[in-house]
Amino acid sequence: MELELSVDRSSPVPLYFQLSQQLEAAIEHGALTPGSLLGNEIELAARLGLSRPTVRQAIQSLVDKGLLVRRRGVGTQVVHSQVKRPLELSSLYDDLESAGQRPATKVIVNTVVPASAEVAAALGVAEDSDVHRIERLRLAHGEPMAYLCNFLPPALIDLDTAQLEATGLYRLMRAAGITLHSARQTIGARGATVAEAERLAEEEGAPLLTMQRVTFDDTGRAVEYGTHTYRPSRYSFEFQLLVRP
Amino acid sequence: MELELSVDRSSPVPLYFQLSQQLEAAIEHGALTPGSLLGNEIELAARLGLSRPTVRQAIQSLVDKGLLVRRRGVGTQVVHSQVKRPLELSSLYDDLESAGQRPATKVIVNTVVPASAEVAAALGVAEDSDVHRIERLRLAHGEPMAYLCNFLPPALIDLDTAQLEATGLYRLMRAAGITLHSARQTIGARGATVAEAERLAEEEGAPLLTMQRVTFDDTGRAVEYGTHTYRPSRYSFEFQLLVRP
DNA sequence: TCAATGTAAATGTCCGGACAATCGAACTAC
DNA sequence: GTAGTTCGATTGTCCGGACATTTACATTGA
Repeated sequence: MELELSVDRSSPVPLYFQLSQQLEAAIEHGALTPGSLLGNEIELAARLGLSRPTVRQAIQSLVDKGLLVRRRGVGTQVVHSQVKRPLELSSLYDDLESAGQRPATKVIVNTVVPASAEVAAALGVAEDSDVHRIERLRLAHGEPMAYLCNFLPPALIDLDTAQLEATGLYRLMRAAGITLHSARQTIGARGATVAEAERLAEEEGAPLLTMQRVTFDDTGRAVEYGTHTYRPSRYSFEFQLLVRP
Repeated sequence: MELELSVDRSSPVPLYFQLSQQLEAAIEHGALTPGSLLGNEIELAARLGLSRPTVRQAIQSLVDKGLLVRRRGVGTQVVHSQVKRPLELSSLYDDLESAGQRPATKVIVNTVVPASAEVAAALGVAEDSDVHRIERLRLAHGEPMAYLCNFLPPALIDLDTAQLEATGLYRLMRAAGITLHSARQTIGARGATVAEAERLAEEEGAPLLTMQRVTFDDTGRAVEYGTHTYRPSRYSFEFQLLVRP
């Protein structure tokens, strides 16, 4: 079961990255079976004409992804699958699209308003200063699935209603050159108010899943504050966690 | 603003780890202010009498934690705070305890039952084979907060009722030498059934927050399957996410 | 038979160096 | 004045080697 590995030194893609991609692909389609040893690093480096640090860097990136486990004195093993995709800062739009649901978005509100105390605190701007306010209804298969209310600091990005209906907010922000770094989320539940019930085609008091999120870019600026409500019959949060060693 | 850094070569603690801990501490109590440059790696290595790879390893671990950001051609900056603790595979017990809530646990059921189809699929064992079943009521300030129903494969750990009431399940598993690796979680919401309402002192149909989780050790074995229900007025999921670059 | 010891194998840590790629700012040319 | 260019600074990638630490397994001893 000799694994076919090779690197292209003329490629601009880093060698360790080439190797980690090939290993990940081999794990993905079963060429490397769960539980099997990867072979020692020194011999692997020699076989590929690479140095050991480079091979280690490739392996380490897969360990960080949870695909491999290192055991000193034993070797590096392929994790017994189950790991699919660790939790990432995901957009509902992308999630639905990759699930093949062909999401639709209806922009209800797209305007500029003075920041309330709550919004000002979340975004770190002065109270009553101007912020963007967006309200969107997200549908899948023609059925309402979530109501998304977002606030953005001014002068960050141009928010075109047509673009908002064609794609997700995160994709627009990334396209505008904003480097998303981290987010603080709170997931809870509560009964629907009359207004919420009407927007989501539920009964008053029906259980709703709620999520609040503040997203920061890599300079630490808050770039988005969102309050979302989901119909629990149509959506739940699913994710994989890795234990940090 | 010369930062005081030093390493102890006689210590068994790895040098890169000593350095990363000192840097983290400096960030924590403000000796390194957000947005400030860390100083270039080469000079830092020279000042500490370390090699550049060692310094890079220390910095990288903090980048992975979201505390630092590297910019090629610019330098390494301290992230403008906001990052407190990224999401980890946490136990409700530990969460409550670190929040100073002095959690209490009442074990309702602690027995061995044949695995249902659902439990067997989650744990990867044969249907009708023996599995542990635990049901616990978790209270804070004397008020019910969550109802926890867990299943564990047999012969994995001895489940003493007294221990279960004194600490959390994860802590017991770690103490038993089980290396937790990853978990697959689903968070949703639904209306309380009559039985759930009674257990949690809520009304029938009241919104409940639900979480299902399968936890795996580093060999890929499923070591726990849990179905939890939370009172949304008493508990919500709060966590910080990092964008994987 | 069982426990202690020794040995080989593998990853963990660390070094010192080299060159490439990128960013920002100063500088130059128009 | 503005746009393009050069240049210094800094991180990114990669090398080859050295020794330490841990683990599993075989060997030895009681």
